[in-house]
Amino acid sequence: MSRTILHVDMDAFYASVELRRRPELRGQPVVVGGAGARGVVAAASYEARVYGIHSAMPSVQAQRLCPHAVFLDGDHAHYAEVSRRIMAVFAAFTPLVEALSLDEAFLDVTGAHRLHGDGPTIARAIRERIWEEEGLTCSVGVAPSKLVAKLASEAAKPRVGRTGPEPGLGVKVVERDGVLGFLRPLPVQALWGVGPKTLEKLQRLGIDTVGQLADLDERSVVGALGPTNGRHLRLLAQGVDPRPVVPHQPAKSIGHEETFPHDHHELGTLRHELVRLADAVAARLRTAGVAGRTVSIKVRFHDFRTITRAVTLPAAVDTGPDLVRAAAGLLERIDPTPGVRLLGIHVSHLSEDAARQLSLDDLEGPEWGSATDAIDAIRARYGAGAIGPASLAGPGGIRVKRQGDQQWGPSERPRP
DNA sequence: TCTGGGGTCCTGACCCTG
DNA sequence: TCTGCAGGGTCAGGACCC
Repeated sequence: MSRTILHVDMDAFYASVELRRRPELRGQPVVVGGAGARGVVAAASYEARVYGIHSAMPSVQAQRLCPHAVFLDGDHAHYAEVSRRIMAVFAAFTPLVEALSLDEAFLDVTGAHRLHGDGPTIARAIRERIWEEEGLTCSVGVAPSKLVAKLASEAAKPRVGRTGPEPGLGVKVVERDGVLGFLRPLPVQALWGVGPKTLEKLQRLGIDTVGQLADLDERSVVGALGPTNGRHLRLLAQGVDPRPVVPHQPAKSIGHEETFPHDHHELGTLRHELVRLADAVAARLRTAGVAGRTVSIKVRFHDFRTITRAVTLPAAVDTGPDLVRAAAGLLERIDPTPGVRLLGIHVSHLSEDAARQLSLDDLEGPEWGSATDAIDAIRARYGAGAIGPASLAGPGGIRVKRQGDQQWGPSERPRP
């Protein structure tokens, strides 16, 4: 039996949410993201896209392309709240909702036809409700698989023409017998999993379109891309994508990383930043009710060379001091003198039942377990900055990393 | 010219064990 | 005891996604 998959993608989500809050900016080029010298664009309104601005572009480049654009700091917490309401709209049509990010999701509506109508009917109903309840537009792809639904929603999106933004279809339907006709002419980089490097390898084989990849013999694809990726991409190109819509997938890793407004050259200052990041990661682990065994750090140097170092502990941990102990040992192996622009800490090998009971701190004594409970309770009541590691205390209070902080680069400008 | 932050998945090297 | 091999775990790096 054929499945009906919807891919719903909000149009210029962050920028559209800001325009709804500030209607006086409608019609103007609006860019949301990190405004600092090391910031990037998170979203651009269609008016800004006319100037060639797109997401992930360095903010300074965007400013050069369109000096009169309105640049806004992102408000991640607010976007998350709007996203929660939008996901609730999806859930009213089917329990099978797989959120990919704040602004897009797959819905399997195969079992919802009797109650809500066929795929295109549900797609139109969802667009209508999101417009009525949130004042936001989205584009929807309807197809028998995730890949084709995603590509169809892309085809339904508004476009930027010579004269300015042009509305899109809103809903694009690809029936089962139309899948190959839809896929084959598309550029091969349209496939999920084909980025710049894979594109280069495929182009060396003379492959430019999805159809050419579908027709290529398996040996050549596997030779160029390896057995796993090669076979997977060739099957996608042939329209074979049985991946199910999976709601509520548990996280496999939790981490924080931060680009500094100016490079750090000393281990001492990096250790200080590490405490702050570890404290934030530990709080998120406890909120999620998980602990992790593998702690890794990520260091990006001045020249953008990036290294990772990891250690796997005998027991899972979820407290700041435990994470700092493990990560500080890794940090000692780094020579920061060339200049470090980014530091990150990540925890993986997560497990639920290991949380708290096996914490190293608990092995040394029970005090830390109750102390972290107290810290979490104080933060829940008075805010993230109310309490934190003593080493983070300064004249302006305790500098902690909060969940929902602006995350598109430092807003501060680098020191001259 | 300048390249964020949240992730997932894959590959290859290396080590250990049976 | 030595060697080869397979399999699993760990670590580091790379590619990709939004």
